[in-house]
Amino acid sequence: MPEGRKTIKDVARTLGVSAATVSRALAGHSRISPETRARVEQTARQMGYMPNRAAQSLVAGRSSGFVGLILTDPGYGREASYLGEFIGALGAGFAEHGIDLFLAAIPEQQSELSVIRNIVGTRRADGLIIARTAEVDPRIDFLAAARFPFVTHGRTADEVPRHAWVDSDGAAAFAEAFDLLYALGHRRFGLVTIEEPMTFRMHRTEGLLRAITRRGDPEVSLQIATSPRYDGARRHAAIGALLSHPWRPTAVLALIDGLALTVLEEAAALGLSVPDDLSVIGFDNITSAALARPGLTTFDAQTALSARASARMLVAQMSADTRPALPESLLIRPKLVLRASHGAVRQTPRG
Amino acid sequence: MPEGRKTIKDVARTLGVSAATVSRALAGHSRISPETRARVEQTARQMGYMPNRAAQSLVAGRSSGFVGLILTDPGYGREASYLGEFIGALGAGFAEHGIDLFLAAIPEQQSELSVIRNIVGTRRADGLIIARTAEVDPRIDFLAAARFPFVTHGRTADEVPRHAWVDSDGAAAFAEAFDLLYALGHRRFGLVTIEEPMTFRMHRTEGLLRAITRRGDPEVSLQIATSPRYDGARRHAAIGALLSHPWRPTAVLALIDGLALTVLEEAAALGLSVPDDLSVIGFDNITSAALARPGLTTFDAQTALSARASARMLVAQMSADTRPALPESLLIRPKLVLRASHGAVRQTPRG
DNA sequence: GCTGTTTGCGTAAACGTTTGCGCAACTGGG
DNA sequence: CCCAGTTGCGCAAACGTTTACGCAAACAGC
Repeated sequence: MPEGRKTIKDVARTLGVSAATVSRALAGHSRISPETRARVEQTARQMGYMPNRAAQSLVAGRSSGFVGLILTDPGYGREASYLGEFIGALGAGFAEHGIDLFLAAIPEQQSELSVIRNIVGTRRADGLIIARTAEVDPRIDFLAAARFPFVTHGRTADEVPRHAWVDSDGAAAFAEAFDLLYALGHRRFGLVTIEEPMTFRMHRTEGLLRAITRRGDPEVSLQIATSPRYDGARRHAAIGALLSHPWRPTAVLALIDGLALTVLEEAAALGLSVPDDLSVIGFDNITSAALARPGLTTFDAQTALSARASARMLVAQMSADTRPALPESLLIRPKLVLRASHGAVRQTPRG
Repeated sequence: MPEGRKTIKDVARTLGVSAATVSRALAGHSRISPETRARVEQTARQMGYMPNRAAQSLVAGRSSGFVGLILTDPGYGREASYLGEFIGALGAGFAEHGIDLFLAAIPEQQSELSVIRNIVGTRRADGLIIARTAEVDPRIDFLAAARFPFVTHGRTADEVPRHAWVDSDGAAAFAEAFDLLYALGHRRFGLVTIEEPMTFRMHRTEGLLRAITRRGDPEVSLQIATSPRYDGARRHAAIGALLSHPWRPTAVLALIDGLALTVLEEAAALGLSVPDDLSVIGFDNITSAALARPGLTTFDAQTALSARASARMLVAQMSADTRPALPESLLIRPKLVLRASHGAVRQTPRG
């Protein structure tokens, strides 16, 4: 086995120069003659020299070349259709800067905070992306106190942000959906929401309520059905109850596409035609949304876009010598994806 | 800003011992008195000392503490419900050994092979997981030649394996599905498959055909419908054609759950009752499979299990001083998940 | 009370890279 | 011809660990 790992000294020896010269030539530093630089570059390439990352990190004192992704949810798998896209886009965003993204797995017996503390302590990462923040989040307190670069994906409940974050504007999306349906003549609305107190639930619900209030039309009414996220039977029951109510809505907003798809199924089971008898709008634009019949009108949260923004913001933080007074933040407007599950309210839907 | 990064020397100075002693004490090495060891451990913990990973890697000459995951598909996002689970379980598996998992993003202009070459060259990773292998795969050739530790998730077309792999036994699963349906009286079968030439298509189709052949019943017939993976309209058309055929099958196997769900929808549209008129079995056990009506009978590929196995195998390879003659491999039997979309064939289904 | 072994720890080298400093060789102005 | 400035490069230190080697003290055998 040749074990042919080339070091900078090998290159230097081959060329008859010092290691320092090779280093400077490859780094594009000044005070190196163009000829020497060219010779070094060619020889290095031809010898297959690649700098040892660990040595670079060590001398740099920082810059491991890695960025960590902290995933809160231990049950990654289930709702992960978004996760793959998010991770992929994040990785691509960092790759442009020569940075690798690693996943910080949280071992069984360890708290997330201790893992973060460890990453910061061992300098395993130069920065962190925190996915899915809680409304009040000790991880954020720790990282902010340690002055460690990080960006969260999701907001906290803080009024004035103490850290950089990216989030999707669920409130604006649900307001837009309401306005669209209102313009189509709908007055009786349903909202299918989840039981779990996630921050996106708060924002989307709030956005819908604000839009209703803003309209100020006393004709508008709203019924809310709350469904668990992962229990098929109870989900069907909750939605079925909403749709078989005598004053059933003519338009239903679902907090996430999974719920919207169940609305479609229940509607079919009850003999309601979508969109003639019922309009349905979801959120997330999951794969099945396009495949459903009728195609589900929904919002694209632009996961890839927000992932790239997170990457960009984190890189900016890491390379900045000084921290800006006000942390950067970005609210991304979800994009309405018009398909076939919404339409004008049927004339005189009385009875 | 305190910049309070503690090094091993800080601990040594505080204790009045040498750095070597601290290192040995923390490493659990021999030739250290129990009292000294205890004092070192306590002081280190209390000072918040954590070893610098880069320095450790450098002196070790190997062992960056990272393992890379190579994802072939640039369009991660779409079929990624499995991806999240896979990545999560991989990360957890490696975390047990103190190893971090990073995602090797493939930048636009770069080939996957060059990325791998770079990772091996810069010693950024101690090992690699290759997800989704092609039938003939240059990456595998390179890594095998470089004697770099790696495990693939999926097989190649090689008869005798030249590398370690983990895969799910799609052939056995589809044979099991056939036998189950045959026992329930089904004789006219349908297979909904994909257009793309993936290796799992080959294995599952082959398993079904072998099971049919093995049975040797001339009554058994099979119709195949081929559908694109991501085109809703064409997918519905292909499946609709299969189900409205005069000799339509009484039982349909779908290569993946997404297709199976479309079969359920088309069946409903055609007025066919599942499972009374039609049995449907899928593969993957995606989230929607449990939420569908009726619940979809399918196979759980046990992604988490195989991910953990991959991690275990890679760790074994990395820590082994010598490479075993025959690389390890593991074929995981998918687990049948019985729900409500299959049943006995209706008596005298003629007409 | 010699010699040989074990125990406990310190010294220093090494891992591969970057970079401040110094020095020789030019260059050019006077 | 002298001096100041510039250019091109080498020397050596430094980053934070681990570990081979050495050495003193304690211990054992006779």
